[in-house]
Amino acid sequence: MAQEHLPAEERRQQIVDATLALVAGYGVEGTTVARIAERVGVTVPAIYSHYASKRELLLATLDLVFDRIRAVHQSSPHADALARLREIGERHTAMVASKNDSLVPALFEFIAAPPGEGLRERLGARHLELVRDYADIVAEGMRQGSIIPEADPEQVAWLMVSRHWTEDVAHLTGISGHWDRERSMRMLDLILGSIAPDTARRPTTEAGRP
Amino acid sequence: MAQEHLPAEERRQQIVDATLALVAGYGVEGTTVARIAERVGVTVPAIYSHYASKRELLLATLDLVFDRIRAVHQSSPHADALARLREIGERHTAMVASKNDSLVPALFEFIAAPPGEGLRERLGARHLELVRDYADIVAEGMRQGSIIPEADPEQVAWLMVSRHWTEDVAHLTGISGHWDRERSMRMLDLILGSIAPDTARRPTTEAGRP
Amino acid sequence: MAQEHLPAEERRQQIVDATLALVAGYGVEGTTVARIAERVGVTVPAIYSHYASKRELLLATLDLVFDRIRAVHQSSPHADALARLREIGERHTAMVASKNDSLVPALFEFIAAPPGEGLRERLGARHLELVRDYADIVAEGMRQGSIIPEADPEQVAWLMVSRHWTEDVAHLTGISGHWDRERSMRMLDLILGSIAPDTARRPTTEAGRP
Amino acid sequence: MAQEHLPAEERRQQIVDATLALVAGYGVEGTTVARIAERVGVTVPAIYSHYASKRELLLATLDLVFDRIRAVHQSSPHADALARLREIGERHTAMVASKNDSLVPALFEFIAAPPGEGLRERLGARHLELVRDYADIVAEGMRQGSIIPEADPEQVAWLMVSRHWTEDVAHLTGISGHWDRERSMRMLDLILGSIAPDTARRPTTEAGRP
DNA sequence: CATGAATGAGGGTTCATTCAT
DNA sequence: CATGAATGAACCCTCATTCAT
Repeated sequence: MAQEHLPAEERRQQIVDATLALVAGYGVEGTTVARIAERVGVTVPAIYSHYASKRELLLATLDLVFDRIRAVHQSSPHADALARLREIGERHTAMVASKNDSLVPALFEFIAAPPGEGLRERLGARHLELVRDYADIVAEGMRQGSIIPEADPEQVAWLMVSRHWTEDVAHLTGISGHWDRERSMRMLDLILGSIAPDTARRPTTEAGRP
Repeated sequence: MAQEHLPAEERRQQIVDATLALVAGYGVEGTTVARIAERVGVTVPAIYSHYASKRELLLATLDLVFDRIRAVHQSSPHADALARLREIGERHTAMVASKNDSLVPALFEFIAAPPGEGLRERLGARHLELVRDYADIVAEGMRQGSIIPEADPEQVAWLMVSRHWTEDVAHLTGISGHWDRERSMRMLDLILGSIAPDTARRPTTEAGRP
Repeated sequence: MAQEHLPAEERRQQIVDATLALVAGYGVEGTTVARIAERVGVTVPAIYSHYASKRELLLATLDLVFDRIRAVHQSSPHADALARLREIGERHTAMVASKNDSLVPALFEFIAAPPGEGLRERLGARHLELVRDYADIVAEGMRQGSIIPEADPEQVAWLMVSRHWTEDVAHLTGISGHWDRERSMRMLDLILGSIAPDTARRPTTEAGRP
Repeated sequence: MAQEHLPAEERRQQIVDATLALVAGYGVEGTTVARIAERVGVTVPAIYSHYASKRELLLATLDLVFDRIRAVHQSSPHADALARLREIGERHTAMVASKNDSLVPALFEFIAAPPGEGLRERLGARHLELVRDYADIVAEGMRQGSIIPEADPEQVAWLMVSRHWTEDVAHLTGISGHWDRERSMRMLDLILGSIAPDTARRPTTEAGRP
C-alpha cells in the first residue's frame, strides 16, 4: 500500500534504527522481525531483501551501537589524558541516564541474546576495542606525565569498562536509584585517583572533585 | 517411567534445580517448560501443578540462586572484616571460573529475561541485599578497627558488587581470557586498599597480595 | 474445538494415512503440514507432537507404503515360483490402475522429494528390498525346477522392478493410455519367458552382444 | 555488472541453459527464479520479460532437454537398425552416468514438478515422441530384414524407454551401484535378442501367456 | 497429583511475482 | 528492455498453557 520506494542505503539505516529502538525497549528476543517491519513501515520480506537474516541484522545493529559509542568517546576535546578519561566516564553516565538515548540500553540488551548465536561474543569482542581505546589514552597520559609511570594502562582501562558495566547493569535491573550518579562518580574518582600523580591520594568522597 | 509420588517440597526442589541447570546452559529463553519436565522426569502439566506459570518458576529459581550465593558469602570463617571481604571476593571469582558450578552463570542469564516480566527487577532487588551484606561487613570492620573510619560502607559494598558484575559479564561475553583472575584480583586490591588502615596505600599490583 | 482425544497410536495412523493420501494427490511438496492437520481434523502443532518433523513424517509414510506393498507381494498363495512372479506382477498393475488405491502413486511421488533430504535415498534403499524379495522367489523357483538353472535371480528381480517403474512413471506422466495393461503384460511375458524351462527360449547374457 | 544488451534469442538461450543446470542440481522446486537470474547475471524481472512465468520457463527448458536428447539419438551413424538401437541404448547409459551431462538428470527432475501444472504431462507427451522414434527405427529394421517380421515396433520401443526409465530412477534414488551398467546391458540384450533374426532366441508375445 | 493429547499465537524465512523508474 | 525495491501468501516449526481422564 504505502510502498514508498527508498534507496537501499536509506532503508537499511531505517531498519537498523528501528531495530535499535526495539532492542532497547523490548530486548533482543522481543525484537521480532515483524515488529521491525511494522515500525519501518514495510512488510516483513522487505527486511529480508536488505539483511539476510535476523542474526545479521542484529549484528549490524550491535556494530552501529558500538560505532556510535566509540564516536562519542573519541570526540572528547581535552588534551589532558586524565581529563579525557573523566569526561568520557561522565558522558557514559549521562548516556545511561538519558531517557531519549537508546544506545546504551540497547547495547546491554545484547547480552540477552540467545547463547550460541555469536551475539554475545561479538559484544565481548567489541568491548575489547573499548578497553584498547582507554588503554591508549592512559598510555598517552603516561607519556604526557599527567599519569603516574607505574600505572598499568590495560588495568585502568578495564576498571573504566567495569564502571560502565556497573552503570548498565544497575540501569537494566532497575536499581539505578541506588547505584546513582553520586556513587558512579566516586568510583571514577577511585580509578583516576589511583593513577593521578598528585600527593594525597586516597580518592574518597570528599577529594578529587571540585 | 511411572513416576513415584514424591512429597511436594521435594518435587519443587527438583524442578527448581533442573531449571537452574538449564538456565545456566541454555539461557532463560532456551529453558522451555518441556525441557524442564523432561529433565525432572515428569510431564509438563506436573510442573504446572507446582508452579502457576513459567514466570513464577523462574522467580523461584532466581531466589534459590541468590540464597545459595548469600550462603556462600556468609559462611566465611574469618573474623577480620577485611579478610572476609577478600575471601568472599575470591570465592566469587572461583565460582565464575568453575565449570561445575552453574550458580553464577544462571544468575546472570536472568538479565536476559524478557523485560517487563519483573525478573530483572527481582534480580536488581536481590542484588541490593548483597550490597547490604557487604555494607554490614564493612561497618563491622569499622567497629573492629580493621577498616578506616572514613570508609563509606555502602560505596565499598557497591564496588564489590561492581567487581562481581565485571567478572560475570566478561564471562558471559566470552572475554574472560582478557579480564582474568589476575586483573580481578588487582581490582579487589584497589577496593580493599582504599579502606585498609595501613600506611602506604597505593593499592597497585605489587601490594596487597602475599 | 473438536479436540477429539485419541490414543497416540490411532492418531499416528490417521496422520500417516492423511499424508499418504495427500502425497498421492498433491505430491510431496504440495503436502504441507497444514493440509495434513486439516485433513486429520487437528491443529498443526498436534502433528508435531506425534512426529518430530515433516521429514520424519514423510519417512514414516514412505515406510508404510513399502510395508503395505511388500505385504501384497508376499500374500500370493501360489506355490509355483513362476506363477507367483506373474501374480505379483499383475497385482502391481492392478494397483497402479486402481483409482482408490493411493499406494503406488504416493510411492512414486517420493521421487519428487527435494533432493538432499534423504527421501529419495530411502526410496532407493527400500526398492532394493523389493529386488531381494523377487530374487528370493526366483532362487526358490530354481530349486523347485520351475525356473531354468541358468537364470540370474538378481537380474530377473531387477527386470520385474524395472517393469514396476515403467508402469509408475507412465501413470505419473499421464501416458498410461499408451503404456497400457496389454503392453505391461507383454513385458511380463518377456521377462518370465526368458526364465521358463520350456523349449528353446533364452535371450541370456551370452547372446546378442559381441 | 551493467549487463550488456543481448539479442533476445541469445538471452532466452542463456536463461534456459541456466535453468537446465539448476534443475539438474537442485530439482525443480529448488530452482528459484532468483537463482536463475543470478546465474545468468541479470535481475529477476529481466527473466520475466522473456518468459511470462516460471512455469513457462520450465516448459521451455523441458523442451530443450528433449530436443537435445532426441538429437543425440538421431545422430547415430549406423545404418543397421539393430546396431542403431544398441548404440542409442548405450549412449543413454553413458549420459546417465556422466558427471558433466545434466541432460538426463534434469529431465527426470521434472517428474518432481508439482502435479497439476502440466509439466509432468508434457514430460509424458514428449516421451511418446521418443517411443515413436524408436518404433520408427524398429520398423525400418523390419523392412531391412535385420529385425524379425513378427516384432511389434511399438512394444520394442516401449521396452527401450522402460530401460531408460529404469536407469534414470536408479540414478535418482542413489542405487545405481546396484542397477549398474552390467545389468543395464543385459536388459538391452534381452530386448534386442527378442527381435534379432538369428537362430532360436525368441521370448516373444505369443509365448508365456495362456 | 499425574498423564496424554491438544491448542493458540506467533517466530523466522522463502518465493513467485510486480511496481515505479 | 533492465533495474531496485517491494509485496502477499505460504511454510515449517516452537512454546506456554490447558483440557479430559
